Amino acid sequence: MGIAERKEREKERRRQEIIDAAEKVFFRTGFDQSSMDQVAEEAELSKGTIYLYFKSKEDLHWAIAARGMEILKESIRRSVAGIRTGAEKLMAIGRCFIEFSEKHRDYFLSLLFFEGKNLEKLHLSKKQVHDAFYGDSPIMILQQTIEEGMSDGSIRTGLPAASLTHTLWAQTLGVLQVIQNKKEVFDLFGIDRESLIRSHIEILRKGIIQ
Amino acid sequence: MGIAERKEREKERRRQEIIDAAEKVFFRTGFDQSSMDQVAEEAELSKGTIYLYFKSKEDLHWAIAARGMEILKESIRRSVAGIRTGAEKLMAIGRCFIEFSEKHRDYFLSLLFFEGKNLEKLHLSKKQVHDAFYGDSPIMILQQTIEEGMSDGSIRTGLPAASLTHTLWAQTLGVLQVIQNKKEVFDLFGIDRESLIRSHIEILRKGIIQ
DNA sequence: ATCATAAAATGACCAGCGGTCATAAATGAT
DNA sequence: ATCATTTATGACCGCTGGTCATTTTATGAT
Repeated sequence: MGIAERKEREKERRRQEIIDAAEKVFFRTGFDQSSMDQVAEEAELSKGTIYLYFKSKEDLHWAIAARGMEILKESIRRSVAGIRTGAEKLMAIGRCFIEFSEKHRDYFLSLLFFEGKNLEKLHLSKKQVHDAFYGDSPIMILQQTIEEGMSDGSIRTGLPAASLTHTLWAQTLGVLQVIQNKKEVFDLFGIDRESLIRSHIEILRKGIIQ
Repeated sequence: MGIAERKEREKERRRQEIIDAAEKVFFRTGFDQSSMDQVAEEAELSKGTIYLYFKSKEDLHWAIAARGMEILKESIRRSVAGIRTGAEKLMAIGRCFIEFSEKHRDYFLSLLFFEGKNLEKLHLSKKQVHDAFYGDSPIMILQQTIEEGMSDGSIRTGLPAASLTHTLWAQTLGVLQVIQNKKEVFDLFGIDRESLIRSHIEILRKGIIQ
């Protein structure tokens, strides 16, 4: 019976169409300033229908962020392919992340949005949490890379790989977040995007690569 | 004429009373879940009056965060007093910041809240921006400390002091933000608060202290 | 083709929110 | 006592995220 399968596909397609519409609206107006009515209109569906596919506005936003994660992950995968040492891969991942924050600003902002939210207060399913953190997520690739670097002697040992991984991730996101949100006062301090990134990279190079 | 001064004092006191009330409400319920009506009730004033003293809910929240900044600043001031080298002062500031995030969680969360907001979209006065970033703010103390460490040879040179300052600040906030928001998945990775902080400190020690 | 059942979609509706403003009360100068 | 100015009020507004009784559409058995 192919009907069940077709219906399943159509359901998934509709889901994607709603995400498409939400992306247009959220990216155009900003998440906070966008309304579910706008999303419904863009999707040419009623608001009630949107809520058949997503249980809240935040849930829909998460779906967009998940797309961003996927893009970032693929980008990282490509960037480390063919590189030898863990340390070099690490640097490639860093550059990748930074590039992502420029080339896919809208998705990056979606990721940042959830970075500032307490996981416990987000009502996520097991699957959502798993996909974002555990499965082959960007952060797991980073951890594998770090373990690789510790094995091949290119990355300092002595700190647990998992701790180092999440610390690096957090530091990098912190820097990118400041670049995103505090641009306005950069002139006051005579700093800019590039100098912050260079400082960050230099600290990490000396701090964890041996 | 002492009446104008008395009125000025009373106005300022009322302002502080409103912030007191808002703190109680926001800290109890969380900023997003709190309403201006609740604040008004707690302050035993009408909502309209609140809006005579603060131009928006966010403006009121900022006033709370500013108190947090003040506490952090004083704490930093005390912690660096009597310490010799820039590098040692730097470490003291780091510990201070981390302690602040524990001992004054509510204020710390207020700071984090604005860390995730784009400055340009916040409608802040010149004074608010100046006080938060320029005056003798925590970040300026950090910069002075770094310059001191560069002079006395305890901190690596080669990177502009201002860039290094803001990078350090951003990295540290990033780590504390992850600790705050991602606790829920720490078990999944076998990490915890302390191991992340240790990694962070170790990276910085090797990365910038010489 | 007809019809009963189930699945999908609708949009009027709701409570709560941040924010406003015409009005009223309190205060101080005359 | 009178009046002008400052301070305070709370009813009111528009908009939002979210719900749900109702309708429309698709399906499979007859």
